[in-house]
Amino acid sequence: MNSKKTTIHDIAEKLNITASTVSRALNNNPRISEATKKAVLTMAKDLNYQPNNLAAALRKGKSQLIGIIVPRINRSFFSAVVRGVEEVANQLNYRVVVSQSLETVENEIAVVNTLLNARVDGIIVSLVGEKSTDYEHYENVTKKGVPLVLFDRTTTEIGTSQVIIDDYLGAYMATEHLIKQGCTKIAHFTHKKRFNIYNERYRGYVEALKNHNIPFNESLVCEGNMQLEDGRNCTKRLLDTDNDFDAIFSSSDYAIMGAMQVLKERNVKIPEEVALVGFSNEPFTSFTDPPLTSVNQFPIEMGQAAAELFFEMLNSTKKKLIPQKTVLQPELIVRASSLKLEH
Amino acid sequence: MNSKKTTIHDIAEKLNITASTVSRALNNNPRISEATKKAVLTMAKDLNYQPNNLAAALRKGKSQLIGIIVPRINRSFFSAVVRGVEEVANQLNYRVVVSQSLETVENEIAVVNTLLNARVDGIIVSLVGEKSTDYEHYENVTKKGVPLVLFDRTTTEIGTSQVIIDDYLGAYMATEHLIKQGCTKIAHFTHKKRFNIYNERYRGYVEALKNHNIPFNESLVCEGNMQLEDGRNCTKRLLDTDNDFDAIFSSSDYAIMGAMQVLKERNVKIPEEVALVGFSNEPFTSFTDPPLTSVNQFPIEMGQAAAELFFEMLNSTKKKLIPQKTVLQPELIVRASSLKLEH
DNA sequence: CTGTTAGCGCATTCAT
DNA sequence: ATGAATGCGCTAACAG
Repeated sequence: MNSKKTTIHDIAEKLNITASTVSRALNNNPRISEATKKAVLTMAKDLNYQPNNLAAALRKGKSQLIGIIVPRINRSFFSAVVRGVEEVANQLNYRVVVSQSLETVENEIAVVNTLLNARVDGIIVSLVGEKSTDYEHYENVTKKGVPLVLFDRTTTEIGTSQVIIDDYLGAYMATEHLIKQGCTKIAHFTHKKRFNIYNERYRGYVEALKNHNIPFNESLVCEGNMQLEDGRNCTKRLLDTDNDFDAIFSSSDYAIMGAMQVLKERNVKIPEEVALVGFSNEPFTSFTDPPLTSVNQFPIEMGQAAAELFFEMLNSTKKKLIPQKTVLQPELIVRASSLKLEH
Repeated sequence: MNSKKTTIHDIAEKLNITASTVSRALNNNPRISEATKKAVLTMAKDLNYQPNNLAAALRKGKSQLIGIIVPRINRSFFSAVVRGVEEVANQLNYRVVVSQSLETVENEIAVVNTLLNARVDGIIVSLVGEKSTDYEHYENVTKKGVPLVLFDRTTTEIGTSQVIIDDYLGAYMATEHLIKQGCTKIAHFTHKKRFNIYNERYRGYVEALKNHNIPFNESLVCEGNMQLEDGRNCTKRLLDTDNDFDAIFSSSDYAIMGAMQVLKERNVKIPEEVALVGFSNEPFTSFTDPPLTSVNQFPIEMGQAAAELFFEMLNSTKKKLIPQKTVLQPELIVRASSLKLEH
């Protein structure tokens, strides 16, 4: 019926008060009498009043919106991080808008711009690029004083707060676990792009070997894009070049899934002949046969931590806050794919 | 440095023209000379101008934003639909904001309100409730003239456009496939909430049995929430009540995954003793052992179709457009979990 | 092709 | 405890 949008002025008119009073009442300003507050609220409901956040945001210069950018939202890890951010944000009456960079820097640049145009109050992002030149658009963000928080795929080249898990430790635990299962020829799948997280996992792998006096064999390391197909290719290469190996620690669950497929196709027994460990604890890892051992990155907690860092930055008075770094502890989830010994 | 935000007025001042001209130039208005356009563009870049969409949206009364609401974003099906919507929307210079209802009507109501407050130009949603009273908040949406499009979990109780796959057909194909594999005692897992899609799948299952002269056995139908655990419980019940069954068609991939787990635990051979078919073609279905047969719902196409319906509504002059309905054809993806016969 | 004017809906300073 | 006045940044009549 009343298709005309009702504004605070309409409410004011009906009540013979001014729009300012209505505005204050709706915002629960303590200087407004309970009586008028109640009157305003009922009238607002009667007129089917819908607040216009755009107007408020324009006026206040803040939108109560946090933009979050992830490579892709259909990764369980990333959608769980989003949930973590939302939990904290919603509590504080902030909303979250999610964007995908779809693994390209170009998309990321476009998305950052969209968020900036939308006047989000801050941006939380897992980076898509690994080179210095891939970060230039974030200078624009920090320069504008928009709080920026990085998570998971981070860099120190942007001087801002970040939250990560201890990837080194996760990889170390994973590798050590394989060693304790009796594996001595452990292959490693890593990303060909040198993201910090993959470097750290690589480092953890190498260190664990070293600390257990197991020789590092470069030909057992395979680089790829960490997709299923990369895992397949790496595994085939290992098998076809008759490199001797009795385990694979992959920095990605998808790649280790590819390994499992190829090993099964070639009738290699898992874990007896080759034990497998992945990284991220994607839900499907518990659906495979045998179920896959993996490293839990605590994505919800990571999202919460990122949100908390964001609000710290937001509420900090000083322009230049010292960048904080939250480091979460990973957890090795042991499943049958790596269990050669019964306990 | 120049922390002060630059506006079109700043650009205008520097160039000794007016803000309107700048606005027109930035919007590529044909009535502006190429010379001034170029001048404005360079000056904008020089001053690091960032357009304020909030202001434009407030002024124009439209935000170039589409809100999409899904039960949960970490379902591959839903995130793929989002991608489909984005593809069409971005083409037309619209952005998409994603919200999760997390399976509760209360959340959905809150989220709808948030989107309305944010003045999205339309809402695309997969419903979370199945009762009439669960839809009341959408009257608010349609009444305000905000285009609304439903997908997947839809209802005819809200008079608006929708896009679905032919769930009846998908279920029919799945069931018929099992019959052709020689199965005659086919169990069915369905949702205890009577969403239209589950009703249709149930109908397809029953019709396929009937058309092949296979008696319908009510005790082989099990209701639940369509999660993994529900599939486990249903399967245990079937086994423990020694109902004779040689196949399960589940309206959910997660539930059929639960079935697979229990059957394996009890050493029931898949597909020889019990053949399995799921619904949705979630990526993990190809990771299981044996891989799961499932029904492809073409989520990207569904998202695209939903976006197209939205833009039709948006561009329609008449207030009351006749609700459209797009029905996509499903596809049965046959994998080893249901293949008793070699071809 | 460009300028003038006005206002989208709201929050806020300064009054009273 | 409330009102009056102003402007956030932008676009869109209307005018010329």
